[in-house]
Amino acid sequence: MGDLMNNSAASGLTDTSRGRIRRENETRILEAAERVFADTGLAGATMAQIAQVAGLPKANLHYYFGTKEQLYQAVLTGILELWLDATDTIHQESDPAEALAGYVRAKMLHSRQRPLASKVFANELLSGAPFLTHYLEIELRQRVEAKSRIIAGWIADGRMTSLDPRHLFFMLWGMTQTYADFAVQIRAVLEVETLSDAAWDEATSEVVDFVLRGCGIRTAPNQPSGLVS
Amino acid sequence: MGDLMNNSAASGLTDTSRGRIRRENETRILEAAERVFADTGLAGATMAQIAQVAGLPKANLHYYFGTKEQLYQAVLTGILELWLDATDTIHQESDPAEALAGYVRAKMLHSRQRPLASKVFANELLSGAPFLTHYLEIELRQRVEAKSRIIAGWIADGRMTSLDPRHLFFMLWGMTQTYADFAVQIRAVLEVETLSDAAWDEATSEVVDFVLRGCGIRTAPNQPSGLVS
DNA sequence: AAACAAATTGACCAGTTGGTCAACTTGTTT
DNA sequence: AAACAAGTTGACCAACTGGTCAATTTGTTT
Repeated sequence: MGDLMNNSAASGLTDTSRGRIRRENETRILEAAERVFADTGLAGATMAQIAQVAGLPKANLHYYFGTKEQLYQAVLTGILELWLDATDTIHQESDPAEALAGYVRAKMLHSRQRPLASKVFANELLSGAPFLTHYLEIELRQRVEAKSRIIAGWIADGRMTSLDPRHLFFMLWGMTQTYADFAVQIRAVLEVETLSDAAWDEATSEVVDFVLRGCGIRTAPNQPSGLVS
Repeated sequence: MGDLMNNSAASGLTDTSRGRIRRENETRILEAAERVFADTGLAGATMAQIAQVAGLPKANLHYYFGTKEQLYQAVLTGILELWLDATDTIHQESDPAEALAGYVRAKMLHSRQRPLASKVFANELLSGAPFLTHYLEIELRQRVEAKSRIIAGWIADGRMTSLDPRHLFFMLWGMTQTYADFAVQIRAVLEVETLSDAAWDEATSEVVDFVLRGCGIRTAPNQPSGLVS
């Protein structure tokens, strides 16, 4: 219980602590950078501001990440890994209703838990995605193509309405990311300071239901959207 | 034909030319500013860049608009007028299908014709909307509330599926603005340099159909989405 | 504890930023 | 054409920008 998770006690050198400082500072800086980039984008962010949020001297950021662009690149890369996982609820064998509902729920959970990541991504797209050309034109495109074929299969089998799967993805992204990127707008309309857990569940099921109807799928499988404190 | 639109010929002073230079330069600067703000937001934009796009010396911008913030404010105000008009297809008396389809078409037309306006707005929301508090909390909120009551009426009358109208608006905004704000992403997935007229019509009817199904409305009224050159 | 690597940071720099201003040109009015 | 207002703009400035660096401290290895 009381021991401080210091493993390999007798071995002499603590393998855990190798580069510990570096790892801690890097994540600390990355978090601060994500917050600042989320609000103002690459061009608008300043190293001084990131340093202040991170609680470190500015020179320290340059020591770990070189230039502002490299720090930005690092933040973006972390986000892309997160992003590419989301489509993995959509498989050939799965039930369309469950697969699509699962996808929407995963996307809404991202908007809820990693809104800053979503905002950084949005800022990058708004400025023409100069750092994401490869991601957009290769990785994302292929992923969408693959998943679109699966959905096209479902349509051919008469399991959902006929539609262009690519546009379905555009709409899903728009609907779900709006809850992160444009949260101010949503909070203003709903007249709340922050979205409560209940409000997030409400929003999620509104989107899930709307999407399933939009896809011409009859019944939604019931599934609470997680995150119980 | 050949005359240079100089009306009130005999009257001596040309009423048309009063402040003509000012008006021309202001719109010229506003257009340049919109483009630059769209890509990088307020913080990322520089007056020098705007001046270059406008093809005017920097000091000239300050002569007409004072500070960068005031220029930004002016750009935003112009956009808000555009924005607030869109909901006007939704009336008590109108057919839900036509009203909602019309709303979506209007929004898609905005994304198509004024993508820069949409991007400026998106950037402002991403940075926390410091210049839009009044708009969001008063004007937009009331407008949404009013229109939501109408939609709630349609639901009560059994003319469409039961849903929260406010979330419907969030989804509609997300779906339609994605085609302007994240156009790079869409172009990358569709593998096109620019969206053709046909592609825009395709996208529009995909969204319209999806929305009507999502709202539980049976048939869509057929209406070509305009813009024939 | 000696030797070395890793990390810290104040001070500094050249380039850029938003903004000013005074001298000047152009347009308008009478 | 005289008088005045409106518009133009190069030169300038203080504040800030991303980035560097050398001196120093801290951590690690033997």
